[in-house]
Amino acid sequence: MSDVHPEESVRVEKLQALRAQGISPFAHTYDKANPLGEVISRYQSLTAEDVVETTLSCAGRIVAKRGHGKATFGNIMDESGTLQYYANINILGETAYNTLLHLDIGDIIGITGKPFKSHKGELSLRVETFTMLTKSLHPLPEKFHGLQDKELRYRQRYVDLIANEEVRKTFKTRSEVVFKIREFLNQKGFMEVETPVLHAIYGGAAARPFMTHHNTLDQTLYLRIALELHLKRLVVGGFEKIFEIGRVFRNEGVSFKHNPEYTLLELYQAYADYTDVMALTESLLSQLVFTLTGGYTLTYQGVELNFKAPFKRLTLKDALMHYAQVDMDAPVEVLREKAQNLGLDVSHKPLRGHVIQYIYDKTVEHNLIQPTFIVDYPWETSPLAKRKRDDDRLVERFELIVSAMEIANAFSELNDPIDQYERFLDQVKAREAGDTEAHQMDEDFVHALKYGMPPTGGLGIGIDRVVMLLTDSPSIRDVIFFPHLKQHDNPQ
RNA sequence: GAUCCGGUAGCUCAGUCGGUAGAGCACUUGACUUUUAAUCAAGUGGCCCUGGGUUCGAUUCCCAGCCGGAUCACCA
Repeated sequence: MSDVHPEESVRVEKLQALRAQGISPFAHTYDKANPLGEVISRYQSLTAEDVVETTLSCAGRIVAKRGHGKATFGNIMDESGTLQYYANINILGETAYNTLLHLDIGDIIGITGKPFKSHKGELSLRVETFTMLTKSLHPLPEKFHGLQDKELRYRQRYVDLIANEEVRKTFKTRSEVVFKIREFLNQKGFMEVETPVLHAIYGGAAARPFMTHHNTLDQTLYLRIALELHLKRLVVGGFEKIFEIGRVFRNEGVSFKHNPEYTLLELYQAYADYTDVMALTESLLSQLVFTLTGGYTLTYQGVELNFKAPFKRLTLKDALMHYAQVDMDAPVEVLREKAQNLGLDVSHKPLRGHVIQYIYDKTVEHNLIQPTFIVDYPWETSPLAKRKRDDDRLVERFELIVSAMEIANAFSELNDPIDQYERFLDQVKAREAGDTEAHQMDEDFVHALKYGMPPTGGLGIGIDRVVMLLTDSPSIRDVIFFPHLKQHDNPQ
């Protein structure tokens, strides 16, 4: 510990000085009776003449200090707010006042005192007693600019949270979003369930998994990439309305809208199809936006988005025609040629459905800003979805796109075990042909379907992206407390 | 994986056409009894991301690397 920062050693000396005075720099507990937010709302309307007789007991972190000789101002911050305190040598006496003067920004203290309005009109707490609760040994970022460095903000989120109020707000909103979704689904009669994170066979999405290993069983396990296959087993088991909000893990690239682990909501409703699920999705999201903003619109990155139901609906076929002038029903050679003309390399896309999906991804998605349901996908890219009732080249599936991001994905669930088995076989073939994201054969899932799964509608919603929209966050890293970053590899 | 941008004090940032560095905040000391990005004065604080090269001399120029960001690719 010889290379301690000078400011740290100053603070360690102060800490020792406190101990020498018989003051513990790390108290065990404190009777924090009055959250600062409550104090502020209760006493904000005081006038300079008002005298309050109630003594309050508050606690928080010192975030600013303004000394004026024998009187001093500062601010303490707790989870609910920031309040000014005022200390005067006549009230505290010389010893205590001097101790208070030597506190550092970052220290956590308890204060008792009465609220009053300062001459400049700011609600303040007149310090009668104060208690050292936690000594802070490392200086906080500068008060005016906060912490700007993105890498530091993500790696040391604790500092980011102290320094930047809007970050605290973002994560409060995140918590509220999850709470409201649960509330909405509970009210609709959905039961929350938990399924395994460690999978012997992974599936439910097209993605590469993280692998791990069970030592005593000497077994390869995968971190789940989706919740789907276990939840549908539960529908087979008789649960008719279930959901899970859980972390999934995908071993893929990292970007402003991709984090290797993210939070997925999946729900399944028996005796429903994808049109029912679409209505549910619409009402869930529009109500969520209304609850959190008081209206149906929100501004995301400077663009106003309207979540008033009904959202726009567009078949994949119409979308392709409109945005790429491609007729989805054309022969596959024509589609390949069209793709080539659009500058797209589809040589590695084996089936017509893959070609169609690829053209869609490259030409349509980035144009969809307002909430839009894209409906009816080719069967080849949707191995778990049920074929469309009047066109077996398609499946009953929709995605919800907002601000060019996929927010939701849903379908009428495939419950024909024979068709499901064949689709898995196709996936296995694709995997053998080099598609690293194709599904594994899941015999037990097929076996489950053989007992009979009622007609079922299923939905997946990327919670992180919903939170991005609701908090106007440009990157998924801004809505995940500790986003994945590469490790620094020189341990010095 | 590709391209571009960035990495200088705890934080926010200047700067050095190549001669080992500055400001503001924070911290220390002093002044100041109603301030609020408090003020004034004097200080402390730097492997200028890492490694090589060029050079008498590199934080600066060149090359490679590491980390981050953006865009693209990938991710239905």
